[in-house]
Amino acid sequence: MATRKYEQSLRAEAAEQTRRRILDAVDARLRAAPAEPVNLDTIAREARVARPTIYAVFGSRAGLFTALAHDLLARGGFDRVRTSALHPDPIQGMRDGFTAVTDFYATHRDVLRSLFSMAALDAEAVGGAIATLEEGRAAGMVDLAGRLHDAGFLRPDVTPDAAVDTLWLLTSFDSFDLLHAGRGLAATEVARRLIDITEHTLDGRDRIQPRTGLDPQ
Amino acid sequence: MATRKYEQSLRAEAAEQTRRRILDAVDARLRAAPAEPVNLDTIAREARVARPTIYAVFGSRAGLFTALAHDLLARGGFDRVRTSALHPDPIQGMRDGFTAVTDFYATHRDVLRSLFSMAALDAEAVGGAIATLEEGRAAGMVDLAGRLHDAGFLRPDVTPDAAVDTLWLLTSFDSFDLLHAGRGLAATEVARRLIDITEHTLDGRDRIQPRTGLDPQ
DNA sequence: ACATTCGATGACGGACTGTATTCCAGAAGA
DNA sequence: TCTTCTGGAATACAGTCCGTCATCGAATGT
Repeated sequence: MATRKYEQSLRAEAAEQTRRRILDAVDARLRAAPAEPVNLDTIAREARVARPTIYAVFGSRAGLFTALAHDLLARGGFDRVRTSALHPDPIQGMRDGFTAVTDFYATHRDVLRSLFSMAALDAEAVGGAIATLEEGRAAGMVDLAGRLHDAGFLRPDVTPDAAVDTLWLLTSFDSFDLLHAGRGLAATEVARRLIDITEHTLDGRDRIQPRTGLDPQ
Repeated sequence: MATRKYEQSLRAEAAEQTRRRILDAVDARLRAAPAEPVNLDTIAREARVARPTIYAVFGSRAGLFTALAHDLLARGGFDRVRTSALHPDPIQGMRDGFTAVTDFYATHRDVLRSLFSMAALDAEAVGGAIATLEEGRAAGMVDLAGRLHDAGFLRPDVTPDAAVDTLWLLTSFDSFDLLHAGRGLAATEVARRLIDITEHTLDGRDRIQPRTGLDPQ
């Protein structure tokens, strides 16, 4: 059978648009009802698409959520987290990284809450997207801890490895969410607190009083 | 219609045993496969019971998990957490509370991981059991922060309210799990780290070097 | 023995997932 | 224009799991 050449054009663009509509529908649905189970029927209706189309585009339910996670990283402003954390001055990188990642978490809170919980409950449910994200974060914290160590930031009794543990805990989505959703703190306030805890725990440069005065009262 | 009196006897005891068998089956299942979805068919088979029996006993799927959560609190050693935290000396209470709650989390890690994730994903899924547990923890942290404040433990620039935020974060199951499952730390080590972070962040009693008193530099 | 109660179950309906098949409209090529 | 190709709709169906109902049978009381 003769195969014609088909250039990317209107059709491919239309396909891309339906793909977007579906992803946006999932996003909207999760934001509208973060604590309710999602079914593809609802998503399909909201995206003005037939349910089998979701399978045609994403392959499976898991594929849909995997794509959503990748979409978040690609278009949700995650690059800013990476560039912030890689600042030549590790202390600046630490602070900016905390602020950037907290912003990122806050912007996509509901979607991330669902994706993380789904991954915990069923490893297959979101493919490896969350695992990959977290591996990246782990590697980043190893790097950051090493640079903080080299810069003489760490207290002498804190090994780089122990610093990784602390950074790993405090840059997690769960830590953000415990303070944000759990305690009602605004995103910027959460970042401030997490930086504060990190510095009090790790900072060994001689100082008796904390670096920044959190307003007393 | 005349109502006869029915004494607790063989029947009630047998009923209690099936109830236990079902709860044990859920527990065993979650431990055996923490990252796989649970279906009641499997539970029923493992408990050597027909699936409708689960509904007869617990009313619903949500009721089953609610009962599991309550069972954990009633028989899983949670009372030790309460008594530890209520130690007259708030500093001792803080340390013992951390240790006790970490032990509790570690003992029931897989079950708690599932229950918390289920609750996040579907508020109805576990009834209010998790919410109740967390409200209790919140109240406990408010109490503890107040007592730490009164005992002069808190740094002057740390309000009791800010201390609650810190304690809330660091006594959470998620914080435990990030260090335990995420970083591979043993339960006792996790407790040590969390106490360490807490004290460095909140402790205002005059000291320049960390409490463990390793030689400075 | 006989009636009553209640734990337990088999059978059924319904919701949701995933897949296969068919069809159509419109874009891409000749 | 006319043919070919393709994205998506529509439909149908199997499989899985949830939840309910009518019913059975063993334990309990009289």
